[in-house]
Amino acid sequence: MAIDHLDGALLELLAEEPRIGVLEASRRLGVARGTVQARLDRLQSNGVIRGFGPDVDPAALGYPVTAFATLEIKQGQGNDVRAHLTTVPEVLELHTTTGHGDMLCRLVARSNADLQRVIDRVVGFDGIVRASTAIVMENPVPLRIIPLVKQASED
Amino acid sequence: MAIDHLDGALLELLAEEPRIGVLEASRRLGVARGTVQARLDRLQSNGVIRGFGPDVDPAALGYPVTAFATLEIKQGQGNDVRAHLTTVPEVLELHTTTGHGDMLCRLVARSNADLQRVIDRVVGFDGIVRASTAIVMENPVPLRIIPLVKQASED
DNA sequence: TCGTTCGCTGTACAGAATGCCCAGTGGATT
DNA sequence: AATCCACTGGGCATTCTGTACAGCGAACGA
Repeated sequence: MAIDHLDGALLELLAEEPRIGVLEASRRLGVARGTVQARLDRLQSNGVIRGFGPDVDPAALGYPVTAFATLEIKQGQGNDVRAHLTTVPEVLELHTTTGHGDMLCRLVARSNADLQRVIDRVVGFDGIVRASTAIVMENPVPLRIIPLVKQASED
Repeated sequence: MAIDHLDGALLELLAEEPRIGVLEASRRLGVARGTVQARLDRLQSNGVIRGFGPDVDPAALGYPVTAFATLEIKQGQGNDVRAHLTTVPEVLELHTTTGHGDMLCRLVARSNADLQRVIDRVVGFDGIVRASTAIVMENPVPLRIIPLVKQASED
Protein backbone atom coordinates (compact mmCIF):
# COMPACT_ATOMS: atom_id res chain seq x y z
CA MET A 1 0.00 0.00 0.00
CA ALA A 2 2.98 2.24 0.34
CA ILE A 3 3.73 4.03 -2.86
CA ASP A 4 7.29 3.91 -4.08
CA HIS A 5 9.01 6.16 -6.50
CA LEU A 6 8.10 4.16 -9.57
CA ASP A 7 4.44 4.15 -8.59
CA GLY A 8 4.62 7.88 -8.12
CA ALA A 9 6.22 8.43 -11.49
CA LEU A 10 3.64 6.20 -13.11
CA LEU A 11 0.80 8.12 -11.54
CA GLU A 12 2.29 11.41 -12.63
CA LEU A 13 2.71 10.11 -16.13
CA LEU A 14 -0.86 8.88 -16.24
CA ALA A 15 -2.08 12.20 -14.91
CA GLU A 16 -0.27 14.10 -17.63
CA GLU A 17 -1.03 11.81 -20.53
CA PRO A 18 -4.01 9.74 -19.53
CA ARG A 19 -4.54 8.05 -22.85
CA ILE A 20 -1.07 6.60 -22.76
CA GLY A 21 -0.73 2.85 -23.11
CA VAL A 22 1.14 0.43 -20.94
CA LEU A 23 3.84 -0.03 -23.53
CA GLU A 24 4.47 3.65 -24.05
CA ALA A 25 4.47 4.20 -20.28
CA SER A 26 7.11 1.53 -19.86
CA ARG A 27 9.26 3.27 -22.44
CA ARG A 28 8.96 6.63 -20.72
CA LEU A 29 9.69 5.19 -17.32
CA GLY A 30 12.55 3.08 -18.59
CA VAL A 31 11.25 -0.17 -17.22
CA ALA A 32 9.88 -3.34 -18.73
CA ARG A 33 6.32 -3.48 -19.88
CA GLY A 34 5.47 -6.26 -17.49
CA THR A 35 6.59 -4.10 -14.61
CA VAL A 36 4.27 -1.28 -15.54
CA GLN A 37 1.47 -3.76 -15.98
CA ALA A 38 2.10 -5.29 -12.59
CA ARG A 39 2.30 -1.90 -10.91
CA LEU A 40 -0.90 -0.76 -12.52
CA ASP A 41 -2.71 -3.90 -11.47
CA ARG A 42 -1.44 -3.50 -7.96
CA LEU A 43 -2.38 0.16 -7.73
CA GLN A 44 -5.86 -0.67 -8.88
CA SER A 45 -6.45 -3.62 -6.58
CA ASN A 46 -4.95 -1.54 -3.77
CA GLY A 47 -7.60 1.02 -4.40
CA VAL A 48 -5.00 3.71 -4.94
CA ILE A 49 -6.36 4.11 -8.44
CA ARG A 50 -10.13 4.05 -8.28
CA GLY A 51 -10.53 4.33 -12.00
CA PHE A 52 -9.95 6.40 -15.07
CA GLY A 53 -13.29 8.03 -15.40
CA PRO A 54 -13.57 10.90 -17.84
CA ASP A 55 -13.06 14.23 -16.13
CA VAL A 56 -16.16 16.12 -17.18
CA ASP A 57 -16.31 19.88 -16.84
CA PRO A 58 -19.73 20.98 -15.57
CA ALA A 59 -19.16 24.44 -17.02
CA ALA A 60 -18.84 22.98 -20.51
CA LEU A 61 -22.07 21.14 -19.90
CA GLY A 62 -23.85 24.41 -19.28
CA TYR A 63 -23.41 24.61 -15.52
CA PRO A 64 -20.81 27.30 -15.00
CA VAL A 65 -21.84 28.24 -11.47
CA THR A 66 -20.44 26.30 -8.54
CA ALA A 67 -21.41 26.77 -4.92
CA PHE A 68 -20.88 25.13 -1.60
CA ALA A 69 -23.80 24.82 0.75
CA THR A 70 -23.59 24.10 4.44
CA LEU A 71 -26.72 22.38 5.68
CA GLU A 72 -28.03 22.14 9.17
CA ILE A 73 -29.94 18.94 9.67
CA LYS A 74 -32.75 18.08 12.00
CA GLN A 75 -31.76 15.36 14.45
CA GLY A 76 -32.26 11.89 13.10
CA GLN A 77 -33.07 13.04 9.59
CA GLY A 78 -29.60 12.37 8.23
CA ASN A 79 -30.48 9.38 6.13
CA ASP A 80 -33.53 11.00 4.64
CA VAL A 81 -31.55 14.07 3.72
CA ARG A 82 -28.83 11.97 2.13
CA ALA A 83 -31.39 10.13 0.06
CA HIS A 84 -33.00 13.37 -0.97
CA LEU A 85 -29.78 15.03 -2.03
CA THR A 86 -28.77 11.99 -4.00
CA THR A 87 -31.73 12.57 -6.27
CA VAL A 88 -30.66 16.10 -7.16
CA PRO A 89 -28.34 15.97 -10.18
CA GLU A 90 -26.86 19.37 -9.37
CA VAL A 91 -25.51 17.99 -6.10
CA LEU A 92 -22.10 16.84 -7.19
CA GLU A 93 -20.78 15.84 -3.83
CA LEU A 94 -22.00 15.53 -0.27
CA HIS A 95 -20.13 15.21 2.98
CA THR A 96 -21.19 14.96 6.56
CA THR A 97 -18.90 16.92 8.78
CA THR A 98 -18.12 17.57 12.37
CA GLY A 99 -19.57 20.69 13.83
CA HIS A 100 -23.26 21.19 14.23
CA GLY A 101 -24.19 17.79 12.81
CA ASP A 102 -23.93 19.48 9.47
CA MET A 103 -23.43 18.56 5.90
CA LEU A 104 -21.47 20.23 3.18
CA CYS A 105 -22.38 19.83 -0.44
CA ARG A 106 -21.09 21.04 -3.75
CA LEU A 107 -23.66 22.38 -6.16
CA VAL A 108 -23.62 23.54 -9.72
CA ALA A 109 -26.17 25.60 -11.61
CA ARG A 110 -26.78 27.11 -15.02
CA SER A 111 -26.62 30.66 -13.69
CA ASN A 112 -26.87 32.59 -10.50
CA ALA A 113 -30.59 32.73 -10.99
CA ASP A 114 -30.69 29.01 -11.60
CA LEU A 115 -28.71 28.49 -8.43
CA GLN A 116 -31.71 29.79 -6.53
CA ARG A 117 -33.81 27.02 -8.08
CA VAL A 118 -31.22 24.42 -7.14
CA ILE A 119 -30.97 25.67 -3.60
CA ASP A 120 -34.72 25.70 -3.27
CA ARG A 121 -34.81 22.14 -4.40
CA VAL A 122 -32.02 21.15 -2.04
CA VAL A 123 -33.44 22.81 1.04
CA GLY A 124 -37.06 22.15 0.15
CA PHE A 125 -37.00 19.11 2.32
CA ASP A 126 -38.25 18.61 5.77
CA GLY A 127 -35.09 17.44 7.46
CA ILE A 128 -33.10 20.51 6.53
CA VAL A 129 -33.30 23.31 9.02
CA ARG A 130 -31.04 25.87 7.48
CA ALA A 131 -28.62 26.31 4.63
CA SER A 132 -25.87 28.81 4.01
CA THR A 133 -24.39 29.04 0.58
CA ALA A 134 -21.06 30.30 -0.69
CA ILE A 135 -20.78 30.88 -4.40
CA VAL A 136 -17.45 30.04 -5.96
CA MET A 137 -15.84 32.88 -7.83
CA GLU A 138 -12.45 31.54 -8.67
CA ASN A 139 -10.81 28.17 -8.47
CA PRO A 140 -7.13 28.91 -8.02
CA VAL A 141 -6.34 25.30 -7.24
CA PRO A 142 -8.50 22.85 -9.15
CA LEU A 143 -8.79 19.41 -7.65
CA ARG A 144 -5.34 17.92 -7.79
CA ILE A 145 -3.58 14.91 -6.46
CA ILE A 146 -0.11 14.89 -7.93
CA PRO A 147 1.60 16.94 -5.22
CA LEU A 148 0.24 14.52 -2.66
CA VAL A 149 1.36 11.56 -4.72
CA LYS A 150 4.83 13.02 -4.90
CA GLN A 151 4.95 13.46 -1.18
CA ALA A 152 3.60 9.98 -0.56
CA SER A 153 6.12 8.40 -2.91
CA GLU A 154 9.05 9.96 -1.09
CA ASP A 155 8.92 7.72 1.94
CA MET B 1 -21.44 22.39 -26.84
CA ALA B 2 -24.88 21.00 -26.25
CA ILE B 3 -24.75 17.38 -25.28
CA ASP B 4 -27.06 15.03 -27.11
CA HIS B 5 -28.22 11.64 -26.09
CA LEU B 6 -25.39 9.79 -27.75
CA ASP B 7 -22.83 11.98 -26.04
CA GLY B 8 -24.54 11.32 -22.76
CA ALA B 9 -24.54 7.58 -23.30
CA LEU B 10 -20.90 7.69 -24.29
CA LEU B 11 -19.96 9.59 -21.17
CA GLU B 12 -21.89 7.18 -19.02
CA LEU B 13 -20.20 4.27 -20.66
CA LEU B 14 -16.78 5.81 -20.17
CA ALA B 15 -17.58 6.53 -16.55
CA GLU B 16 -18.56 2.92 -15.92
CA GLU B 17 -15.83 1.23 -17.90
CA PRO B 18 -13.07 3.75 -18.30
CA ARG B 19 -10.54 1.47 -19.88
CA ILE B 20 -12.91 0.68 -22.70
CA GLY B 21 -11.66 1.25 -26.21
CA VAL B 22 -13.27 3.17 -29.01
CA LEU B 23 -14.16 0.02 -30.87
CA GLU B 24 -15.79 -1.66 -27.92
CA ALA B 25 -17.65 1.53 -27.09
CA SER B 26 -19.03 1.70 -30.61
CA ARG B 27 -20.28 -1.87 -30.27
CA ARG B 28 -22.01 -1.13 -26.98
CA LEU B 29 -23.60 2.01 -28.29
CA GLY B 30 -24.61 0.42 -31.56
CA VAL B 31 -22.96 3.03 -33.74
CA ALA B 32 -20.02 3.04 -36.08
CA ARG B 33 -16.55 3.35 -34.74
CA GLY B 34 -15.92 6.57 -36.60
CA THR B 35 -18.89 8.12 -34.89
CA VAL B 36 -17.58 7.36 -31.44
CA GLN B 37 -14.20 8.67 -32.45
CA ALA B 38 -15.69 11.87 -33.77
CA ARG B 39 -17.82 12.35 -30.67
CA LEU B 40 -14.91 11.76 -28.39
CA ASP B 41 -12.76 14.23 -30.27
CA ARG B 42 -15.51 16.78 -30.16
CA LEU B 43 -16.15 16.31 -26.46
CA GLN B 44 -12.49 16.78 -25.76
CA SER B 45 -11.97 19.85 -27.90
CA ASN B 46 -15.20 21.24 -26.46
CA GLY B 47 -13.68 20.92 -23.06
CA VAL B 48 -16.54 18.77 -21.88
CA ILE B 49 -14.00 16.05 -21.25
CA ARG B 50 -10.98 17.56 -19.62
CA GLY B 51 -9.09 14.33 -19.54
CA PHE B 52 -8.94 10.82 -18.25
CA GLY B 53 -6.65 11.27 -15.34
CA PRO B 54 -6.37 8.41 -12.89
CA ASP B 55 -8.75 8.82 -10.00
CA VAL B 56 -6.45 8.49 -7.02
CA ASP B 57 -7.84 7.82 -3.58
CA PRO B 58 -6.00 9.88 -0.96
CA ALA B 59 -7.07 7.41 1.71
CA ALA B 60 -5.24 4.60 -0.05
CA LEU B 61 -2.20 6.82 -0.18
CA GLY B 62 -2.23 7.12 3.57
CA TYR B 63 -4.33 10.26 3.90
CA PRO B 64 -7.67 9.02 5.19
CA VAL B 65 -8.74 12.28 6.84
CA THR B 66 -10.48 14.91 4.76
CA ALA B 67 -11.47 18.35 5.95
CA PHE B 68 -12.79 21.58 4.58
CA ALA B 69 -11.33 24.82 5.84
CA THR B 70 -12.90 28.21 5.44
CA LEU B 71 -10.28 30.90 5.45
CA GLU B 72 -10.65 34.56 6.14
CA ILE B 73 -8.15 36.56 4.20
CA LYS B 74 -6.58 39.91 4.89
CA GLN B 75 -7.51 42.47 2.29
CA GLY B 76 -5.23 42.43 -0.73
CA GLN B 77 -3.44 39.28 0.32
CA GLY B 78 -5.40 37.00 -1.94
CA ASN B 79 -2.66 36.29 -4.42
CA ASP B 80 -0.09 35.61 -1.75
CA VAL B 81 -2.42 33.23 0.01
CA ARG B 82 -3.17 31.40 -3.23
CA ALA B 83 0.53 31.01 -3.90
CA HIS B 84 1.11 29.78 -0.39
CA LEU B 85 -1.65 27.22 -0.47
CA THR B 86 -0.50 25.93 -3.83
CA THR B 87 2.72 24.82 -2.20
CA VAL B 88 0.96 22.67 0.37
CA PRO B 89 0.46 19.17 -1.05
CA GLU B 90 -2.33 18.42 1.37
CA VAL B 91 -4.40 21.21 -0.14
CA LEU B 92 -6.30 19.32 -2.78
CA GLU B 93 -8.50 22.11 -3.93
CA LEU B 94 -8.99 25.81 -3.34
CA HIS B 95 -11.86 28.12 -4.14
CA THR B 96 -12.50 31.76 -3.55
CA THR B 97 -16.06 32.36 -2.61
CA THR B 98 -18.53 35.10 -2.03
CA GLY B 99 -19.10 36.08 1.52
CA HIS B 100 -16.41 37.65 3.63
CA GLY B 101 -13.82 37.62 0.87
CA ASP B 102 -13.19 34.08 1.98
CA MET B 103 -11.67 30.97 0.61
CA LEU B 104 -12.67 27.39 0.94
CA CYS B 105 -10.16 24.61 0.66
CA ARG B 106 -10.17 20.88 0.83
CA LEU B 107 -7.48 19.28 2.93
CA VAL B 108 -6.35 15.78 3.60
CA ALA B 109 -4.17 14.45 6.39
CA ARG B 110 -2.71 11.21 7.68
CA SER B 111 -4.70 11.35 10.90
CA ASN B 112 -6.63 13.74 13.03
CA ALA B 113 -3.41 14.62 14.77
CA ASP B 114 -1.72 15.15 11.44
CA LEU B 115 -4.56 17.39 10.40
CA GLN B 116 -3.41 19.79 13.06
CA ARG B 117 -0.02 19.96 11.41
CA VAL B 118 -1.61 20.57 8.02
CA ILE B 119 -3.84 23.29 9.36
CA ASP B 120 -0.94 24.93 11.09
CA ARG B 121 0.94 24.94 7.86
CA VAL B 122 -2.03 26.30 5.98
CA VAL B 123 -2.84 29.11 8.37
CA GLY B 124 0.75 29.81 9.33
CA PHE B 125 0.83 32.56 6.79
CA ASP B 126 0.49 36.22 7.23
CA GLY B 127 -2.44 36.90 4.95
CA ILE B 128 -4.75 34.49 6.71
CA VAL B 129 -6.73 36.01 9.54
CA ARG B 130 -8.80 33.12 10.67
CA ALA B 131 -9.69 29.57 9.69
CA SER B 132 -12.55 27.33 10.62
CA THR B 133 -12.31 23.69 9.82
CA ALA B 134 -14.92 21.02 9.36
CA ILE B 135 -13.71 17.45 9.40
CA VAL B 136 -15.42 15.08 7.00
CA MET B 137 -16.95 12.05 8.65
CA GLU B 138 -18.86 10.44 5.85
CA ASN B 139 -19.07 10.98 2.15
CA PRO B 140 -22.56 9.83 1.19
CA VAL B 141 -22.24 11.26 -2.29
CA PRO B 142 -18.73 11.00 -3.69
CA LEU B 143 -17.89 13.40 -6.47
CA ARG B 144 -20.12 12.43 -9.34
CA ILE B 145 -21.08 13.83 -12.69
CA ILE B 146 -23.27 11.26 -14.40
CA PRO B 147 -26.60 12.50 -13.07
CA LEU B 148 -25.76 15.93 -14.38
CA VAL B 149 -24.68 14.50 -17.70
CA LYS B 150 -27.97 12.68 -17.98
CA GLN B 151 -29.90 15.82 -17.28
CA ALA B 152 -27.81 17.83 -19.72
CA SER B 153 -28.25 15.25 -22.46
CA GLU B 154 -32.02 15.38 -22.21
CA ASP B 155 -32.45 18.75 -23.86
C1' DT C 1 25.60 -19.94 3.98
C1' DC C 2 22.00 -22.15 1.32
C1' DG C 3 17.59 -22.24 -0.64
C1' DT C 4 13.44 -19.81 -1.58
C1' DT C 5 10.65 -16.10 -2.75
C1' DC C 6 9.75 -11.96 -5.17
C1' DG C 7 10.00 -8.35 -8.45
C1' DC C 8 12.03 -6.99 -12.70
C1' DT C 9 13.85 -7.92 -17.38
C1' DG C 10 13.64 -9.33 -22.10
C1' DT C 11 11.47 -11.97 -25.45
C1' DA C 12 7.78 -14.14 -28.07
C1' DC C 13 3.25 -14.72 -30.31
C1' DA C 14 -1.67 -14.52 -31.56
C1' DG C 15 -5.45 -11.67 -31.35
C1' DA C 16 -7.37 -7.23 -31.13
C1' DA C 17 -7.48 -2.26 -31.41
C1' DT C 18 -5.92 2.09 -33.38
C1' DG C 19 -5.18 5.72 -36.76
C1' DC C 20 -6.34 6.81 -41.13
C1' DC C 21 -8.61 6.73 -45.48
C1' DC C 22 -12.61 6.49 -48.58
C1' DA C 23 -17.22 5.80 -50.96
C1' DG C 24 -22.06 5.86 -50.06
C1' DT C 25 -26.45 7.41 -47.82
C1' DG C 26 -30.04 10.10 -45.70
C1' DG C 27 -31.57 14.33 -43.47
C1' DA C 28 -31.31 19.18 -43.02
C1' DT C 29 -30.05 23.69 -44.91
C1' DT C 30 -29.91 27.14 -48.43
C1' DA D 1 -31.87 21.39 -56.80
C1' DA D 2 -27.50 21.70 -54.91
C1' DT D 3 -24.84 21.49 -50.77
C1' DC D 4 -23.42 20.37 -46.36
C1' DC D 5 -23.05 17.33 -42.55
C1' DA D 6 -23.05 13.31 -39.63
C1' DC D 7 -23.11 8.61 -39.80
C1' DT D 8 -22.23 4.03 -41.92
C1' DG D 9 -19.42 0.22 -43.25
C1' DG D 10 -15.38 -1.29 -45.17
C1' DG D 11 -10.26 -1.76 -45.71
C1' DC D 12 -5.26 -1.49 -44.50
C1' DA D 13 -0.80 -1.10 -42.17
C1' DT D 14 0.85 -0.37 -37.75
C1' DT D 15 0.71 -0.80 -32.96
C1' DC D 16 -0.75 -2.45 -28.53
C1' DT D 17 -2.63 -5.94 -25.41
C1' DG D 18 -2.89 -10.19 -22.93
C1' DT D 19 -0.36 -13.84 -21.78
C1' DA D 20 3.40 -16.78 -21.18
C1' DC D 21 8.15 -18.12 -20.00
C1' DA D 22 13.17 -18.29 -18.73
C1' DG D 23 16.77 -15.75 -16.47
C1' DC D 24 18.65 -12.69 -12.88
C1' DG D 25 19.64 -10.24 -8.70
C1' DA D 26 18.15 -8.73 -4.05
C1' DA D 27 15.96 -9.78 0.25
C1' DC D 28 14.75 -13.07 3.79
C1' DG D 29 14.40 -16.94 6.80
C1' DA D 30 16.21 -21.38 8.18
